[in-house]
Amino acid sequence: MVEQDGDIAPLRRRRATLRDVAALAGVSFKTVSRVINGEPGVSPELETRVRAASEQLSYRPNHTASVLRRQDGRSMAMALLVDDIANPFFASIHRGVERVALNHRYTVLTGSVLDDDRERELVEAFTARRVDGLIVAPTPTLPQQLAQERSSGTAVVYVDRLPRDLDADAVVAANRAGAAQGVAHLIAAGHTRIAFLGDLRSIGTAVERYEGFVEAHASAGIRLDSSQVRRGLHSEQAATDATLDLLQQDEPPTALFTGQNLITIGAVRALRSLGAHQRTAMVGFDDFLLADLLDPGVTVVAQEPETMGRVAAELLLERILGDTSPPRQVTIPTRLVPRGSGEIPPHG
Amino acid sequence: MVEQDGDIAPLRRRRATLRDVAALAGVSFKTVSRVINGEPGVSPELETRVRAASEQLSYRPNHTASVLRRQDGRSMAMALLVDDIANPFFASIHRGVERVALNHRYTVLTGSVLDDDRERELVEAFTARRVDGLIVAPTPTLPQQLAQERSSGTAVVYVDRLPRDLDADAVVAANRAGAAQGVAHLIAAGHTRIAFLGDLRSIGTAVERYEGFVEAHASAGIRLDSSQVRRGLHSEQAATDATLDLLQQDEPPTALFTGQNLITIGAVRALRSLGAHQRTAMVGFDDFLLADLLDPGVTVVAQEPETMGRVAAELLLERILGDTSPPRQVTIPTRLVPRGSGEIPPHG
DNA sequence: CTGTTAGCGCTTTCAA
DNA sequence: TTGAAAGCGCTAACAG
Repeated sequence: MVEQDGDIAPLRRRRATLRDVAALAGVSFKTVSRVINGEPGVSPELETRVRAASEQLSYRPNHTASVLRRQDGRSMAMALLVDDIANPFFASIHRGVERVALNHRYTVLTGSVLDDDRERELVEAFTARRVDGLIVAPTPTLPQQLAQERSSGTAVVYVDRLPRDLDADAVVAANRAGAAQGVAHLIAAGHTRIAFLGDLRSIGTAVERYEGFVEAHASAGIRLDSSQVRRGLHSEQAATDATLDLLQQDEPPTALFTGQNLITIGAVRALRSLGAHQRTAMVGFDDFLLADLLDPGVTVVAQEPETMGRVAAELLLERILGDTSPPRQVTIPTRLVPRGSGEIPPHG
Repeated sequence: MVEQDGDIAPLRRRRATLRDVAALAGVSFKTVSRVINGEPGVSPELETRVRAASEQLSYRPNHTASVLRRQDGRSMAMALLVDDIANPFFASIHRGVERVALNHRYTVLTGSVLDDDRERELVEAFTARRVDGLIVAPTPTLPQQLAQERSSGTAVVYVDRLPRDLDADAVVAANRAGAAQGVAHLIAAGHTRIAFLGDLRSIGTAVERYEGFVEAHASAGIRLDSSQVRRGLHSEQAATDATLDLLQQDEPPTALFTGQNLITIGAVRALRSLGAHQRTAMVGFDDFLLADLLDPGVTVVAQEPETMGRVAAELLLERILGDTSPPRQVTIPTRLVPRGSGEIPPHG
């Protein structure tokens, strides 16, 4: 029984190094380095020998060692910080980032802040690994720390939200304009009593979407009834509860505008449970999978998270490569997607 | 205008090192190392001075350099390879992995294989960074390469699928049993003509789920009609097409069993477009967001991807810490979640 | 074309 | 309790 574990490879066996390859090939280790890095000036014969030796020892370059010594010191790694990678919105951002990163031979490290206070920890872990840049999406709690890292040479780009200090690059959706468009869509359908359900006021995007809500009312000359506004909702359950509460008022809203993914879904659940989903209009900010298969389909103001991730990564790479122009703020347009729920007319 | 860019931090400024801190504190750099690593034997006074200097220079340990020199050479990083991080199933696995990793002060690198042939590239990038271990979920194409890395000391754990070579750890769902239970559920509702829609036969999980489908028929003594079987479906669209085709046969199935997330959704779309969703029973393998809000709610055999990720990461850590026991295979149970679609009786 | 020497930022070993 | 020297695996700068 004991002998049988020759089958499972022993872990932690020493990996071959440049010197090992050099010894086997009978050359100096610098020559191996040249071959591995595709530097010119190695005779074909030696190159062949080196490649054979490298293959035989299954040599893998130690990238971390090479970064350490290298002039520019670029680690060819970037980190992505999100609230929760299991949230589809962030997962899509991640994908956009990854796509760009891979095209530039960059590796992506990821960290979810989750509910714990892991933001600081994560940033420390990433900078200790000397990532070239950080893409930051989570709830805003560490402005100084990031400013610090930035001044130490780590590029930083915000995505989905604006930085508090306002002096860093950011990629955001057209939150205000998009929300305004969504609300205007409800107004165009005849609604005048529209409820707003939004996330925490500490979240910049939530504020902007609320401003869009206000703006649309102003543009249409409709008085906004503050009893129809519910902010500070940070979970699906909170959104469900708030919706139930709103609809059981004396003067319930005839339409809902929801400021975010989970809130939209929470509201849908509430409408269902009241049997009000066919007569209550609704537009949600941010698209979600299967929104079109619900009944009615949910009209949304769609963002493009993958594009946001892509653009953020591109911006980051430019900074890493030395772009020192003033901070840029890129706004990614949103798109209204009518699917039924937003076209329901006001009832009785 | 030009002077104003004192505002934006200069990138690539040299970061402080142990020696810088030592110089400022007036001690040897080894003393700083001791303080930073919490090694005993530094006088309180020196420690205070070192901490102050470290703070002042905003010193960040260079983790990659320390790994290079360190005895055990552990990088405290693990990599996760998936098909597509934007797929909710993989995103949940990711989350489980992350949770465990962070608890053990590990960092997670991620890579999506996507449709391109990036698997080899990704594994190379990760091992070049000397991750301690690899968690592998994607479609199986690189058995030898991974075997190679394993024998060089990189721990490998498969998740969601069994390794071809069968000598590595793996965490999988109870694919066969779960599928059998799902199909038995349809049979219990009175169905005898049940279609199967599954993914590529090259994917192990798809095969096992099909075996469960077969098994459930055998257990119930129902003859399986191969004209009702569609395999090799690898996209939502393919699933939609196959479903349309099945239902337009002379003897259409009265129930569907779908082998995977996207296939389930593709089938739902097909049923909708035929107006057959209220009369065709359906059970899908793998749960998805909002399955309960569709009409009818979609009955599924739910997996627990987050648990799978968690267990995989735990297994990996044990291996990294030197566990050399024979390869283990952990099966995570599935759970049947009735929501309506699976309880529709056979029609006409 | 090929090799030698130095040293990246750190831990290890050993001496003071 | 503190420090000096060596060296992890690699690239840079310079010789031959």
